[in-house]
Amino acid sequence: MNGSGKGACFIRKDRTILLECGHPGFEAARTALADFAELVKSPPAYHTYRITHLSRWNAAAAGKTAQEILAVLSLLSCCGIPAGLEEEVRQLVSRYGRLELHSGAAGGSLMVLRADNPGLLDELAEQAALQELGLNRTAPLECRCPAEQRGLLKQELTRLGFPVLDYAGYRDGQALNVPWKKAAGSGAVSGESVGLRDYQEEAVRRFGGIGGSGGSGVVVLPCGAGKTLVGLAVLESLQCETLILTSNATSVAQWKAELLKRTGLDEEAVGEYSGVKREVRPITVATYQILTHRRSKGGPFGHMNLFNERNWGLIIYDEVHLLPAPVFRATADIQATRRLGLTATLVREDGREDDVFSLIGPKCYELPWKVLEKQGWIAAVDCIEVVVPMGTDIRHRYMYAGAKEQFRVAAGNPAKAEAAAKIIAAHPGAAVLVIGQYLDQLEQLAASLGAPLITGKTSQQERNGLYAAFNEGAIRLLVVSKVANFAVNLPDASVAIEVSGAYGSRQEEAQRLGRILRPKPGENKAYFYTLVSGDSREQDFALRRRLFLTEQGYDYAVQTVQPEGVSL
DNA sequence: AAGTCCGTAA
DNA sequence: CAGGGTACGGACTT
Repeated sequence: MNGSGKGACFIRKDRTILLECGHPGFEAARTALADFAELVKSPPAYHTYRITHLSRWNAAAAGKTAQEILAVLSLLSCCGIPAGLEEEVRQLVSRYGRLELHSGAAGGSLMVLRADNPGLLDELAEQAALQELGLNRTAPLECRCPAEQRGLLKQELTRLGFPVLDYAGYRDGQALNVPWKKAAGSGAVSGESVGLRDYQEEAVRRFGGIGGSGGSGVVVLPCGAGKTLVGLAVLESLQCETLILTSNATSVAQWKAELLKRTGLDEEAVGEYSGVKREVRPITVATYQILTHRRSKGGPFGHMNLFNERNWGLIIYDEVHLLPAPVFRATADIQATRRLGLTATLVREDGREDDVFSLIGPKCYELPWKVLEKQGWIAAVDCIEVVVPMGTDIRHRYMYAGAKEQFRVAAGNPAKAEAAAKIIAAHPGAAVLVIGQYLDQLEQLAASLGAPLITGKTSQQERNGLYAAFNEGAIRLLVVSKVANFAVNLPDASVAIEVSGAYGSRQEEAQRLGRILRPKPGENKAYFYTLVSGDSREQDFALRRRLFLTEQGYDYAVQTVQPEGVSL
């Protein structure tokens, strides 16, 4: 199997898995584990995975059985599976699918919750939270519950460890003719004629087929893999009025542009609902912000009504990992509407992944970044952590700073400027982005590197000028602040140098890497450097930040800058 | 009366 | 933890 005859993993009975990085079976094991376990730590020698509720349900939702998971585990394990764990995995995986939600007779105001055995319902009957929702035992294997509690019920059951298969169905919403735009000279109007890639078609198919009735779920695709097109294809397959929610104004404009470019929808059929425009049209694109905006602190949300303004047949949640809590609550009330979540990184620093799972839907499709890389849709990236020692002065400031300030001091290590200059020199002619978190640091870097700086204060006009110059090759180096995290119109580069970042934000790291993923001419290769002060708290945060990417199979090489120039 | 600029909140 | 985007209201212009 792996040459050494011994598996690459050590499996512990607390459901954690240690994966030996130097093992010949490492790559294969990492790929296999990604299906049902979450990476929690990735120090150099051993990666730690954990089998969580969510990871199991995602596996189950994707059609993996306990049998298959256990088979993979025993194959990977160096010394068997601990007694008890096997049974536990079997039991926990089997929890997915033991409860089903169906619509009541004649589409009435009651739903039916069905279980595969009476004991389970006995157990649920003891839960006060469920009684409050009006759950009422009507038969040994059946409970009834008011239909309007559908979302809260699912959320609560997920929390208790019993996710529900939702077969209660969806309303179709107001029908709307959404054809693909016909390619010139071609009469055919199928997904193929608009150039849907295989994986995009597969994602659409899975969305339609998951959980029996189909029609709600989350599609996870890397940056630049064409999530918008998946959304459009789902829209085309359902042919109904649709509400699209997304993270910012730029993205709203992009959705609208794509809708008009790819489909035959009239301009009047597509509306923008944002701070500036309040159009409610058959297809409406809105920001999350406007939904959650309150007129006054603690007051009511001003625009949540948008969910009910038309008879939507589909709601698309773009960047679903950013979904604000109040929108979760509103989503609980609209469970009869089909929902599609799109994201590159289904991780939230607030740990509400479970709510995404229960209220939007299970993960129905995911394509690992590395697979996409192999197929050439995104660039291959070398990730390099560069450890930059702190000079004497800064080391002193670091030692006398409070715990929280230490991170700030280490992040602002001025020796990073020289390290960045060296990296840039090592990539002559490449388009380079220097990305950081602190304005003073970035100002100094821009000055010492002789490069233009873009921050939130930079006017849109000025940005566009610099972006254009960068794209044309007139400028080869740009220093950017957090504007880079979400700015969809930032140009692509082949080298990114991260000089500082937010406390352990996994998504931020992923977004930043995304900046250099667009396929490159020639070798199709890009470089991601992250500069970290040596012997400092910054290293711990950096480790956490890159968990997501490690999970996706990116390896960080570590380089240490020699403290030359100490005499300066 | 309607459009544009700017500071502020959360 | 700092920084950035958004929505909005008030000031000012047309």
